[in-house]
Amino acid sequence: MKKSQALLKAEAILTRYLEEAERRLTPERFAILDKAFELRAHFGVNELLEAMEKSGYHVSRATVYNTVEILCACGILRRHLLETRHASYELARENHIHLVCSVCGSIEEVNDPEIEEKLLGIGINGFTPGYFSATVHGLCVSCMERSRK
Amino acid sequence: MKKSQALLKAEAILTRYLEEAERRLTPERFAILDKAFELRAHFGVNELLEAMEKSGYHVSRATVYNTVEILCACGILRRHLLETRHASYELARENHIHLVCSVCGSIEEVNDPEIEEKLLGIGINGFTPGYFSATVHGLCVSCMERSRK
DNA sequence: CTTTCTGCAAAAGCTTTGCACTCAA
DNA sequence: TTGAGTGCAAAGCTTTTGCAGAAAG
Repeated sequence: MKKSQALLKAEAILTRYLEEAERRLTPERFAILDKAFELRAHFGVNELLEAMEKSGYHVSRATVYNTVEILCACGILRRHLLETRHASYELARENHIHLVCSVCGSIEEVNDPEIEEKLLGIGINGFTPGYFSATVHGLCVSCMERSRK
Repeated sequence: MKKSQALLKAEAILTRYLEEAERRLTPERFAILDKAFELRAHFGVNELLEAMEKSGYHVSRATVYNTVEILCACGILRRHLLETRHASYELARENHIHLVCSVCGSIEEVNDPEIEEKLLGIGINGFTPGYFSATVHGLCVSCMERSRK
């Protein structure tokens, strides 16, 4: 599979980040980055690990946690806490709002440039915004209809 | 300690919710509600449990989880996932935005009526908004200064 | 009385940690 | 050569679950 422009760019970012921080460029770190680009939206550490395993590249759970942390630190991934039990990650391509149904737990994504801009403009008390994670809790259509009965 | 107006109102809401859902009005549920009002902002299940214990009212962990769920369902509490390891709860008095420092993990709260209004107005695909949980990740002043060195 | 709720303890899951070995620099 | 990184397994925490006994309705 040919590498996308975006992936090549991310690899460059990771390389520079590691070099500047004087940390090592291990094959595992790049393999995990590649796999994250395949999975694309909303994956957990477990899914990432399973996907690696499935494609025949074995890495330890600890390494995945370690790497995912690094990928967040250099802005390639973003961590969202949408569910109680585990963190989920996604590529930092765009900012969007998550709509989570309180009943069935389904997750939708919505874009709203205006809200996005305002959230990232927040600078109270000298705080420097990086990215946001906005979740609106409520009822999805099907659960709303079901509750009407 | 005299009960505040807000607490009395919350007790009424809980009472009505339980009656309508045909669930039981147990002393534990009201004791936990009272304690949640004492703690006020950002507490976890563990803190709630410890606070109960400290004031001599023993309840099991399972009951706290159960009750906190109910309090969220009837809109008295809101659950926020701000940290990896545990959920935190707060009274649903107002909507605000959390500013979380990616380095030290400190949490600030900010109010912005405009963003709030927009988030609660989201109605894509028939989704019915209840409340939002918006977190801006970035650097707090002290961590920003420290990183400049 | 019946059925839900509580308490207790065990189980389940995600995340972190410690240590020996490996390997990037 | 050497210290950071990996793998593995155990430990740590929060959350969930199962079941017997308590108690609300």
